[in-house]
Amino acid sequence: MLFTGTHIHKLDRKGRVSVPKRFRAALDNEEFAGIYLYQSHKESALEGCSHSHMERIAASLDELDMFSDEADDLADTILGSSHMLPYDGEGRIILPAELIEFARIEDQVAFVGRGRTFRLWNPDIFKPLQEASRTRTLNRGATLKLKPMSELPKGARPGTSDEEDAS
Amino acid sequence: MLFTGTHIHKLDRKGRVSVPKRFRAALDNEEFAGIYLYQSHKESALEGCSHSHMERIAASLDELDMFSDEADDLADTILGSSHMLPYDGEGRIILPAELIEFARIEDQVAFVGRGRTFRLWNPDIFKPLQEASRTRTLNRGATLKLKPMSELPKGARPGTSDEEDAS
DNA sequence: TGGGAAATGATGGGGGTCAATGGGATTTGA
DNA sequence: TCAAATCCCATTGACCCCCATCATTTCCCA
Repeated sequence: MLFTGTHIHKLDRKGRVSVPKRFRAALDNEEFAGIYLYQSHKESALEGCSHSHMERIAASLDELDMFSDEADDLADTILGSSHMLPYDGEGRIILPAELIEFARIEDQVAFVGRGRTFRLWNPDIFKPLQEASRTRTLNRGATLKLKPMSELPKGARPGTSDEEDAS
Repeated sequence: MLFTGTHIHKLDRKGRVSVPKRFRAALDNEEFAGIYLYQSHKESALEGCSHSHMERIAASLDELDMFSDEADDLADTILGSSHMLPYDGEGRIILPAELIEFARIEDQVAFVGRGRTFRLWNPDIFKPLQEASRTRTLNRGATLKLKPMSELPKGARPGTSDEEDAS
């Protein structure tokens, strides 16, 4: 249920790319067999998430005032620009030309896990950024304060399950 | 059950336009095979929704003071000016001339998903506005506070279903 | 522990199917 | 009787299903 690691796959000349097995596994028993992608606000990258995560975004937008400018902007930016991409029989998606262009992707795609979501990059662009990010983190001596186990959602702890049948 | 993405379709010279397959799918098992459209009160666009969402709007209006000016105005703008548009055999609707004129639509129509609802635009008008939205979102450093999974409607979470038989 | 066999995931490509579109024919309603 | 709406069918091109091949990992047993 977590997206982790960096996986580099090939974009074939039909515009298809395999979604890493690990990511698909994190997404099974979703009602929609596929992923959502939209343009990142900050980076030359694509944001990826599951159907249920997208439902979560929509539900959270409902909470904002229906007519607020902020809700409008977020709806246009995220919901309006997202692409719902189903798998083919082999677990691939078709990357829309618009997104390929935006992320300046050429013949390879890097799937980078970010926990509940993930990003897609041109590997040549991502690599130097990752290095820089690592350096900053080290220099800062960053420490991440971990939540106590007991506050984690059920299913994220050993010995529990959030499935009816986790076979 | 969620409207996402931007889909640009052609308006033919009979005034017909195909409703995107994905939107029709989000609307099946509605009792009315078609969509509702009404003029947006903020934008040069048309607001679109399902029959059941229209019911929800009507119910919300009931909550307001029946004789308040606000209820009057909303009833006039939304319910009074809404058009109930059935599909033809191919999943198209006929865009009423009044709405075409209001949204300044020419030969193309952009269907833009907004979660529970969607909007129809002249693509040439929408595109720059969406860019502006993206820029504002970025500058605002907008972070959307996500609702916890547990508060989502049933069927929006993996491992649950809102169907009698989800086969 | 090394080698080989088997399983699984990634990649390439052909062809059928279906959504989007265009237009003619028939019906309906003013 | 005419105009507009609905039904019906034809066309086309993108997408999806299917299969074949290749690469990698896993497994098994000597």
